[in-house]
Amino acid sequence: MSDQIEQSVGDQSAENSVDIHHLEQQRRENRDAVIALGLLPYGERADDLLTLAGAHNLYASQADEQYKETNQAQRQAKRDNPDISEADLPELIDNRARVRVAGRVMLHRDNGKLIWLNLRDHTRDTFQIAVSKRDCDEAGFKLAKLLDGGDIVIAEGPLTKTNTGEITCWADTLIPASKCLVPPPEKHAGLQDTERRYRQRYMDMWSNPETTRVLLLRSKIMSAMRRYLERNDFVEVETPVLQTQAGGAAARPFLTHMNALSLDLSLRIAPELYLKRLLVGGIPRVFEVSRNFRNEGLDKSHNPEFTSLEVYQAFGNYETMMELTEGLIRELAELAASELDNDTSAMPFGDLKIDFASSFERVTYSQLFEKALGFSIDETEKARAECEKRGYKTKSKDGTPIDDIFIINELFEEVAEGMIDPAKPTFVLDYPASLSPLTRPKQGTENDVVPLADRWDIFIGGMEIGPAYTELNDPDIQAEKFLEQLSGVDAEESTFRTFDEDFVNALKVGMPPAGGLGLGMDRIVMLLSNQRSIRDVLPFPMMKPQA
RNA sequence: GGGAGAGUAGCUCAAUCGGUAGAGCAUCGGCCUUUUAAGCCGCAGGUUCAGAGUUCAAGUCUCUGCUCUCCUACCA
Repeated sequence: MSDQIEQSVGDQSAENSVDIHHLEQQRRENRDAVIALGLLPYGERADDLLTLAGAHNLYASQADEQYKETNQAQRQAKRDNPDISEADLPELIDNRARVRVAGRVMLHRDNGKLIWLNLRDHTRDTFQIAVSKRDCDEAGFKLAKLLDGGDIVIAEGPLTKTNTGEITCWADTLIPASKCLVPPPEKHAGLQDTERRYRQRYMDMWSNPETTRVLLLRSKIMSAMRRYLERNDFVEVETPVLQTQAGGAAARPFLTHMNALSLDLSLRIAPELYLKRLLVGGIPRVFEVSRNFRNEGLDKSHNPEFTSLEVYQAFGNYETMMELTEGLIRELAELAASELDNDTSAMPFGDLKIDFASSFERVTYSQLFEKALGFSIDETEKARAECEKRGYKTKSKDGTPIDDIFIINELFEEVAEGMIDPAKPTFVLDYPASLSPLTRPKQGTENDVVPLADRWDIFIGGMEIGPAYTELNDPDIQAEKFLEQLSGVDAEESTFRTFDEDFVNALKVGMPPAGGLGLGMDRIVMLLSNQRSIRDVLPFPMMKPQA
């Protein structure tokens, strides 16, 4: 048995060595040569490293000039009198900042006895290192000769300016930190192949520093969001991702199975119903940064797993949520603007300049509908006729007419949403109640043709960023709404609509009146980082596996 | 689901009417102590996504498959 294993391993490695590309083979040889110098090609712990930007900022021209002058004077003295004693030499004053930095080799210019490296890290696209035969230790200089693009090195030395004025670390030591065995992308164009950029993000990130900048901005946005909520006394909680019923939204879930309990489970499509249970339990202000999973299509603004922020505030309502949301988004925009050197009143997003500085627009669903269609949402016959005229679906697959409210909403989504100025963040208020089963019905509209609910949606840059409600906390109405959702849908649809009995029980125990909010954080990051695709704000977007 | 486009050297890209697959960068060898995409000299590098077909001849035309991109559809 063990013989067989050895045999197969042996075969495999022989096979591999044949398959290794000559560019990788060359890099392996360079790595072996580094080992032969007595250096560790994969490095070890290094403390007190400066970032490249931090090192760059330490340059002090006065100290550099003083060093250059005194060094020049010393040389001149030696030229004037080659036999001059050390004691008689003019004093050499070197107060230049010394830096110790690490980075990936982006450019490598070998001038013979002087080698120039351009390093990159997450703080600077380029930082120059000079490795001279005279001034660097011997192993470091030999290492510099053996470097390949993409290698990671640690350099240490004083900061100086070159003749052409570039701040440079004039290395006296250089040690390896990691070998790059894979040939890097073209040094200027960077990695252009979109497929490889997403599949091998680790390559894209250092080849195209913009990718890293967006991901770092995302992190800062998420962090600022938490600070804002914590400042407002919200507490962060974590609720189940594995759920027996995927509730809180209507979407097709991903299914999985738990062996220990022989249980079919769904990955959550929203955390809503669990967060409200916490309100029942007595935590008055909660939020969760929730990775949600929806088994549906992919496009520029949809990834099967995405990040939402959900917030619930006891004794609030949907207006409370509007104030909270406007404050939050503006604060995040201010952060992004300062990072990217933009103006919050004109944040670039594609061709748009979005104004996050002014008060957000507010318009009701019915106002917007009437403005766009020329008649009221109560005129359902006109709506049906309009829908037919435009060729929208008015009947379901089995031929039965679609409910009035879906006709209205079809027109709203197709026509009225387009009326919203994408450059102005806009709250659309008071949605039809039957579209919002978890929302408290709007007082006084119960008997209207289209009863409304205390719900708004916010639109920015042509995208729906998220809804908020005055939460429905009457258990009887909630139970009714669940049943309403389950009736009149076909078998396929009903598989992803649920009646959560325990949630109704929680409401029976008593949930305080509350405002609730859900925001698509990926989309907010898109808006604030000027990325038109959700894939560009996710480190690892969903990709079909390669054949 | 539907439509359009793309896939060529390690990378970025060319290749006219179907007629010897090229360049730049990177690599390799040589020279070079202030370069900025360093420079100069020289070498090498290809299953043109995969498979089938048409043809004297296919990167190019046809078909099938794979992957990606864009548009569209679906999506509380």
